[in-house]
Amino acid sequence: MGRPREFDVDEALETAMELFWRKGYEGTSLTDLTEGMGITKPSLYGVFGNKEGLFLKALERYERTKMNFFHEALKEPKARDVAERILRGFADSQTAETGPSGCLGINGALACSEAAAEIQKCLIENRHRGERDLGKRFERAAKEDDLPLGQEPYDLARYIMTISQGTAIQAASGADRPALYRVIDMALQFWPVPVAQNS
Amino acid sequence: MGRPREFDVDEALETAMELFWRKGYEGTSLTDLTEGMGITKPSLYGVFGNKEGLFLKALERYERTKMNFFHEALKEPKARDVAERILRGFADSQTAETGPSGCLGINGALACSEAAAEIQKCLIENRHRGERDLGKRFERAAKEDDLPLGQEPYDLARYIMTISQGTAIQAASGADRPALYRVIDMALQFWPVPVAQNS
DNA sequence: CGAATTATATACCGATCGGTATAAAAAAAT
DNA sequence: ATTTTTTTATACCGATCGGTATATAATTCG
Repeated sequence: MGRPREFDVDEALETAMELFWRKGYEGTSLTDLTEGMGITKPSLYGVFGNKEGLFLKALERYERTKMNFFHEALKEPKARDVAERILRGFADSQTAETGPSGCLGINGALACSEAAAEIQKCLIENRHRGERDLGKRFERAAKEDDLPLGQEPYDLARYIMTISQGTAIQAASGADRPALYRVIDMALQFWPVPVAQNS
Repeated sequence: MGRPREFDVDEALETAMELFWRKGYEGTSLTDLTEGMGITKPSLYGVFGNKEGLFLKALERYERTKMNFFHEALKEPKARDVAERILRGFADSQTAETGPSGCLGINGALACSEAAAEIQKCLIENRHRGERDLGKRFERAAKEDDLPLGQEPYDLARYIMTISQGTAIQAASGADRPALYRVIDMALQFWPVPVAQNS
């Protein structure tokens, strides 16, 4: 009951996500948000709590809609395909024509004031979680003799994430998708494509 | 003549550089700066012009004092040594115990408001310049048959810079130097260490 | 000793920051 | 039709933003 909401929450959140993605947490003002989302401040606070709450919900949406390739990639049977799908998935997202360049998880709050320290910490944990998940996947691969000789699973995970974070900076600096694909090709050169083998 | 300055300009600039490095351009307030540098606002404006001018001078100092390894590395006779010195030089700077983690050229203004757009643009150009200089060096290496077979000089340069930018994010996320060194080892695996050859 | 010059300290500027109080508007419940 | 509930619009809040006007303090020059 009561007066019905005049805007679509999901649509507004999508806009907020894109703004934070493009301008960062501190670089996006409430005026940017309310004007972009087409709602007033009381409406924003009524639905999303405050700026920090809105960012966290936007991040959640980002993970759900833009980073879904990541956990899908972990399901690939061969570790090399996991790595390659993750690298190309990041590059695709970072250079999509719709939406900002780079990565919300990095653009959001890399270096910031104390006021954004909590958001910064949250994004760091976010990155660590992804790296840990990939490390676990590579641990499984190690047991399956599915890693190149002498490679530590968690070092390999950090390596893959470092490349992905590097391409995020490259994308934010104007690099296009083919350029990032060539970087990825080079990054995977050391990892031999396994010969087709019948089970 | 006139009243003598009561602070050391170089020392103040060093402090400003570290503040911008740690908190970014927009995340660092004039209060942060004046308190850190131990001077008042009129003194800051008298010597450095304004916040933007101060940042640019801090960036200049950063390039001169922290990035000097880069152009030194370009002088290495073998391209692989150029690449390795650059990668380890970045990792060293990004994880130095004195000074903030990561890279001023990235932390300074990756994603920001319109107010910092000029600084952001300047940092992007900064990155492009480094990549271009490295690309030129690899072009020379190509002529000298000093690159691995089938590698394009400018793709190789982008690859090296992507790794370095990735380690900057890793350092800002808490990774230590040995961890980054292991990433670098992996990134250079594809590039065979040339057999010692007498000229 | 002034006079001129430069740097300092203090107080202040308009604009914008994130956030909210108040009240009108629009619906459901009685 | 009135009450209740929720959302909207407007106006406002103190704090902080980058930047500056004013005056005093400290030096050199004449």
